[in-house]
Amino acid sequence: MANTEAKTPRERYRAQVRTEIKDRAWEQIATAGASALSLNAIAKQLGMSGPALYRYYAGRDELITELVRDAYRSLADTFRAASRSGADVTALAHALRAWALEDPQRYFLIYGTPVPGYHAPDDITAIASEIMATILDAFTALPSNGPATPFDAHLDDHRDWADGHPAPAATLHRALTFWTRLHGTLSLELAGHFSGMGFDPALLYAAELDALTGLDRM
Amino acid sequence: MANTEAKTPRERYRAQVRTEIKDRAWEQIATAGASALSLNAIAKQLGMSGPALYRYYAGRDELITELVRDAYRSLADTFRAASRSGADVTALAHALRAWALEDPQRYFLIYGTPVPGYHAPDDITAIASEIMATILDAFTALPSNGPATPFDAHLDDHRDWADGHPAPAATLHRALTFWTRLHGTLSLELAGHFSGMGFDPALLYAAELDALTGLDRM
DNA sequence: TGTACATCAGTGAACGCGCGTTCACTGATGTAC
DNA sequence: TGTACATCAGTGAACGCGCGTTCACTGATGTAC
Repeated sequence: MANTEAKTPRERYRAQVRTEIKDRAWEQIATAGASALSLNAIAKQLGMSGPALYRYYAGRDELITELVRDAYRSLADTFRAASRSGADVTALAHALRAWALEDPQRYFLIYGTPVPGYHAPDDITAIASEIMATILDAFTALPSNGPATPFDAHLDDHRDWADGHPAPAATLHRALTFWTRLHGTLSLELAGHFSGMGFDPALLYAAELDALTGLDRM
Repeated sequence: MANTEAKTPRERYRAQVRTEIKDRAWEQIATAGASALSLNAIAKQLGMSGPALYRYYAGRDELITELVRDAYRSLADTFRAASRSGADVTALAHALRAWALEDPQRYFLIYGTPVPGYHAPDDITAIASEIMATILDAFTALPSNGPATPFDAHLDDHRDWADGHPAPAATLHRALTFWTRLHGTLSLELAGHFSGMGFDPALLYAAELDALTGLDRM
């Protein structure tokens, strides 16, 4: 936690109300989705009038942006914590799924249906690349497997997003694949597309993870 | 096209207006997302009053359900057409991506953020399993690759969703993986998560497809 | 310690909006004889 | 072919609602001297 500077009581109060507002916002999102988020409804839950919220957020958009930022931040912190006990791909994968299941709508706020025209501010995309860096670190610690693919060569020409990470292109590829494959199973599970199919989503997820780490080749 | 029965002029007119309503609905969804869909706005675009739409749809929910149904139907038909020239996994994959890029919000209406509490009617889940069956057929035509995984055994115990398809569990697994992996890359691409990363999403998609067909093992 | 002033959280009224939906109706189109 | 009737598409007014947001204000809390 950076900046635990001495704070005036007013500052502490403001900070507390801001987080209370966000807590209620998350509750609303969890039960009705992000598009149903309403400032007035939040105010009512907090026992105050609607306009009072404007002391804390400039408007609905600013609140939502802050929620998106917090979601990214939360995932980045989860990854950081998971990789503290050794940069382990498996640990990251399990942390990701646990984090997603904890609050599916929070996951979808980041990775779900985009709102056409919306563009996240720069500081949020910075957190996104922090997340990617953690994945890259984990794969760097894992011995490479499999032959080089044609896509690896292409990636070598477009590795700016790796932000100076020294990993070889094959590792960038594996990190990308980690992301896309786990997101694939996870998002379908969270959206309920597996419900009624009978199998255990956790095992499918584990199978994909095994393929990624080279335990199984599929 | 089933049911091209002789229709009265009135029936033809009704059918035409119904599709015009849906066309406008899709336009709205494409530009502002499904949550912004408004009956009154559609009516205005068609040059008629809001209440007039109630001659054609019982309400907003019924219209949305029909749009979801049409989206599934469209994807199922696309798959069917793609597999007519031989049940080919690669052809299916390319058809899927083309279909998704054609209208990303249509893709997300099916595979995007779920609305908590919403449950699709049975006839829609029937189309979903029709889609799955096409994928299963394609993999049945493809020689199996790789050793059996622990998940295969689990799948053998939960194969009801395959709806009597005779494919071995390993094939069910590959079909599932086709779905989850392609959805993984595709949905991240469509949501814009790759934009600014530099690489070509089509090549990443192709690389995942190669891994699925056994061309590359990664 | 006490007084004067500034800061700021929160209220209540109001604005304008668009939403989904109902209802009683008009007027055109199709049907029966 | 013409008339009488039924069907049904579409209108306009209205209801009730909740939304985001602004504004002028009250009253409590903190600050300066």
